[in-house]
Amino acid sequence: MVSHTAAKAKRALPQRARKDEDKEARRRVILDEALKLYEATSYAAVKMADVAERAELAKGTVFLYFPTKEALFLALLEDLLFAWFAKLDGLLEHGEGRWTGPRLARTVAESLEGQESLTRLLALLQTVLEQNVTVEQVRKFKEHLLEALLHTGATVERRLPFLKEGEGPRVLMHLHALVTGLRQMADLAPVTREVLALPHMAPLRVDFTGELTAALTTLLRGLEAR
Amino acid sequence: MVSHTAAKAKRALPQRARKDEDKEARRRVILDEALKLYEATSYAAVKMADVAERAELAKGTVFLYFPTKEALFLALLEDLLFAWFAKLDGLLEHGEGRWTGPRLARTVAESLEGQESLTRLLALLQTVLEQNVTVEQVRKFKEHLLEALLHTGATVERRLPFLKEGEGPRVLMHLHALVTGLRQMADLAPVTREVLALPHMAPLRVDFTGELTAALTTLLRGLEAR
DNA sequence: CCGTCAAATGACTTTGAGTCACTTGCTGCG
DNA sequence: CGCAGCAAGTGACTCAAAGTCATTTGACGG
Repeated sequence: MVSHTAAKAKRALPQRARKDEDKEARRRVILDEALKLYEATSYAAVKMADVAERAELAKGTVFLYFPTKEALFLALLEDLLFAWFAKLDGLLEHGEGRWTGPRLARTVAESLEGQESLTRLLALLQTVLEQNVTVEQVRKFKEHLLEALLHTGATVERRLPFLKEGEGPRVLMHLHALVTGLRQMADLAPVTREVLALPHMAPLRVDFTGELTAALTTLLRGLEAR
Repeated sequence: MVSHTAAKAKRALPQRARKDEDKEARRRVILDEALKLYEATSYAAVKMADVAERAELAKGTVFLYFPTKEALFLALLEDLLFAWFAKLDGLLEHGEGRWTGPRLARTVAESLEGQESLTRLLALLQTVLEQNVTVEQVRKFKEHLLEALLHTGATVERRLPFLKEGEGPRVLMHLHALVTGLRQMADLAPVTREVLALPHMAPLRVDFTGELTAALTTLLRGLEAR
């Protein structure tokens, strides 16, 4: 009886979310729990039933909020990605002094520190997440992405005068490619981690932040040296 | 009765593969059929039961040759990847005249034309394929990869004198990252293709070969300009 | 305080990977 | 020549997890 009340208090939400505000809150709870599970394991290992349990909901309820597992994770990625864009944009806008390629590279790499979930999800985007999802959801996502890309791309262009008209977004796309690729190499399945721990495998071990900074710096130097 | 003989003739393999040679041939049949299905669809859409059917085998038999679906696709990737390494190496070894960054970039991009399956699989490697596979198989794969990376890396270094000691393999890793990332952006799920077909989505459309050539050229220019 | 109705539920369906007790084709030996 | 032995092959079965939906129930309006 006591625990019953306690559980209720813990979630601090009416059992039925009727107001849009409450629905939004419940949605957030689901996303948060999914994220926690994902951080601790992998996409494949996260079970919708577990997400439901952690969110103190029945499985069916989760499917009321997200029609498929892919849709849930795409929504999660959307949150993280646009939060990151905003953060990067802030760093670029408010950074004083002269901007150079290496500085930009460092800023980007730093802005991605502790964002492992974001970059891991990014690597899943086209191969997994966009597979079992409605056109509508993908459209919304891409629309949003386009906007962020153009906006932050313009900021990048303003900061690095050697960039030509329209190259900002292009740099961001190459950056996206590098991030996706490097994350895949740096973030390993347990089996792989074990294998790469062997001494002679050292050349295959990748330090995400380090390599990203290096590659992006080189890429920007290549654009400047043109 | 007739069809029975016909079926036998078609596969041109004894029903029981006892010799190692026959086992190898059967293994190849399975890999080939899996590849065909994958080319036409996606990893998730390829069913082991279908692979078996196409290979004129029972489902259980496929699992005799590959312990899991992931193992099958990892083996497939292994074949394609090392064939590509060999091809690239050949192009680099036998190419006459002076080598420059742009030339290398073009050579690489061309060597990847028509290799969509390879690059698509590459994008699945760490996120999917290395998830449900034995340490042993991963070790074999990585061992092989390391060897190819060092060998072809050395060839690259020889061709581009502005590269410093040991930078060849590093360039190849960044290349790998770009390939993985760009393929993900260029190779789209049907839903995504539909969305990006909208006129205003043009900036998000990616031409794989073009972008790869551009990014790699820039990256190499960045190394040369140092 | 009750009628209404959308939110929530969880038993059920479906799908597909992976298993294993049984069957059968091949080969070598008597 | 045929048949014993055995590894290759089989497919019905198990199991796990996504996704469905008929039924239940809590909150709000009257």
